[in-house]
Amino acid sequence: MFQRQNIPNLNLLRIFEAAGRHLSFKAAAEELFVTPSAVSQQVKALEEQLGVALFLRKNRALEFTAIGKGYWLKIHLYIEGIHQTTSELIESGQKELAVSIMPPVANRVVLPNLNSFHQRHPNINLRIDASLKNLDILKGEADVAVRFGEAPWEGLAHEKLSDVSIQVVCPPGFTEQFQLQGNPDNLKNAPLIHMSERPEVWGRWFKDFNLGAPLNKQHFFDDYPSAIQAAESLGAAIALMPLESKLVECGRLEAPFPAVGPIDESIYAVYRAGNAKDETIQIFVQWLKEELEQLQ
Amino acid sequence: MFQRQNIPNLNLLRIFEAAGRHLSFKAAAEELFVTPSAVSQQVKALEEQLGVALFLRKNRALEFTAIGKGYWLKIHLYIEGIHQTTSELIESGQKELAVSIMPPVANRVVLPNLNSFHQRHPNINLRIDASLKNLDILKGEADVAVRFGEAPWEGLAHEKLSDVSIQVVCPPGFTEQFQLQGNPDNLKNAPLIHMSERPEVWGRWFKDFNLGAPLNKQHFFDDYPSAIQAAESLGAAIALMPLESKLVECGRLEAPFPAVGPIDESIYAVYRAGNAKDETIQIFVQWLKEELEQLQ
DNA sequence: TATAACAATAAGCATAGCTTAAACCCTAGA
DNA sequence: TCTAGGGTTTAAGCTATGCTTATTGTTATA
Repeated sequence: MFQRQNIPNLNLLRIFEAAGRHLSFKAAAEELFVTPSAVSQQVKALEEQLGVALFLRKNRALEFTAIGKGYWLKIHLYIEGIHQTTSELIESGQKELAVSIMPPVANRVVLPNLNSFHQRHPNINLRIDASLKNLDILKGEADVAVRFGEAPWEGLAHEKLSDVSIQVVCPPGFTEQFQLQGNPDNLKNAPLIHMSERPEVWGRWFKDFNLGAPLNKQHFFDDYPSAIQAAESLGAAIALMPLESKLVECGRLEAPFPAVGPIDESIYAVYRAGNAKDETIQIFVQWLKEELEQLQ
Repeated sequence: MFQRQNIPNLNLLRIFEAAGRHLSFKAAAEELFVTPSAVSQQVKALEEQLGVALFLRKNRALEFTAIGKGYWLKIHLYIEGIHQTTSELIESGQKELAVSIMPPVANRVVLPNLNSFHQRHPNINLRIDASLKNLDILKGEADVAVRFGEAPWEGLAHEKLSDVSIQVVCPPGFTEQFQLQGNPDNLKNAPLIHMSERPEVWGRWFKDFNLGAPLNKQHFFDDYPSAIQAAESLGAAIALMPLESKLVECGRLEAPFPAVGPIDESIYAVYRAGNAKDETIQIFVQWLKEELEQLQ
């Protein structure tokens, strides 16, 4: 990798630029909120670093040397560019928000609507982690996390985004094929989709309805999103509602029975308690909440 | 005049640029000849000044945030520009030489040949003062002066550029009109041009030739260049040779009598004794000397 | 001739920016 | 699973950069 040489102290250049713009050490000093003496010394230091005289000190007026003028013209452009760029950065109020979102919410709520969020809040740059990694909010690995569970969380502030119900979903046509409507018992004959992560869900559901053990073919998936996707073709699965309501509405899934719930666990946004009043976080959390409410 | 705001400490930007280029604090530290710790602290300070995270510190690798990448791309351009510009300035070895040249030499020797000097020495920028102001070399008001007089000068090094003779010059046709050839005495009848600056010259000349006082019309000019110019049409003047030899050669002046000299005063280059080995000064002085020799 | 404006210089102080040393954190390799 | 090692962070403290104040010098302007 190449190394830079010949870069003078950039703060000296900043002073040189101001001095050249005003053609006055005094005026430059005022702009920079220092004394003329400081400007004089720093310009002199720059001239020594470069080995070249940049200004002619006339009694009342400051003049460029030929070399000084040529150098200034270019340096001015670059300093101006830095100024511009930095002003834009600061004035645009660009914020970066690192969010950790559990996959079902990311897939159904956040990712499909990211575009409209960016349009409404162009100054907020989201960095989304939609994995199951449990990023440590307290350590700053993320600013906000969307979690499924029960409040409260140790050391974190939380806001409930949505209650959750569970509901059986199955591929289109299953309801009729297995005569499910009004007969939860018939689920025993249908192929069921299990999640390795949450092996207990079917068991709980069957127990809730006082049904016997399922008989038919069983499928196993590691994670919830895969399970739901499989429910579009392979068999019945347990869905978290309202997350999948769109899929039911548009007919890619059928829901033969009413939803059960709300269950004990809900969808929460959590963040460091100290960030509770952070405007950027509140904007994002409220937006999430609205998006979830639209699914109900 | 507008004031800049929002300019971060530019030395921090320099460190940020290096860190972003290497995507490693350690590598940046090596380039900048500081410790990784310093880089870490300075980047953190920049992020605080901007109120924005620029990097994601992953365990082994450094990554940009979205904002950091955008900001870096621009800042990089500007820093690169400053680097380039400064390298060019330093490597081109641009020198500036302030020279004070007495008007006759400036007009006859330096100014007509400046172009060829710049072509031969593109890295030397001459700043020429061709007035009669007696710039103070010791104070640094000029680096080199071309002076007419007798060596030595207090506290200054000197180098003789040319001996000087004096010679009567007159408008074309005067020689014949006033029968001057071989008859200096006839000058009494010709109009003479005097210099207020050096009123003694004609007197000295007449005395040298044991002539009586001049009779004819007398013209007075303040400075030598004006007197010589007037000698092209108004009357006879005393010229310093070889400065005006070109004008005689090309027929704009006539020289009815042989030159007298060399006189006690010569043309010297003087400069601070400490600068005696300054290459730039030597180049310029030798060039001057050669140009003057070509006139002989 | 006095005055005011601007720059240079000297001396000394405050702190930005660095170093050192140690801790931390993660990954790669045993 | 443990260990070694590479890279970053943090704390503490030192040094020299970059400043201030005060004074001097110079030259327009009144």
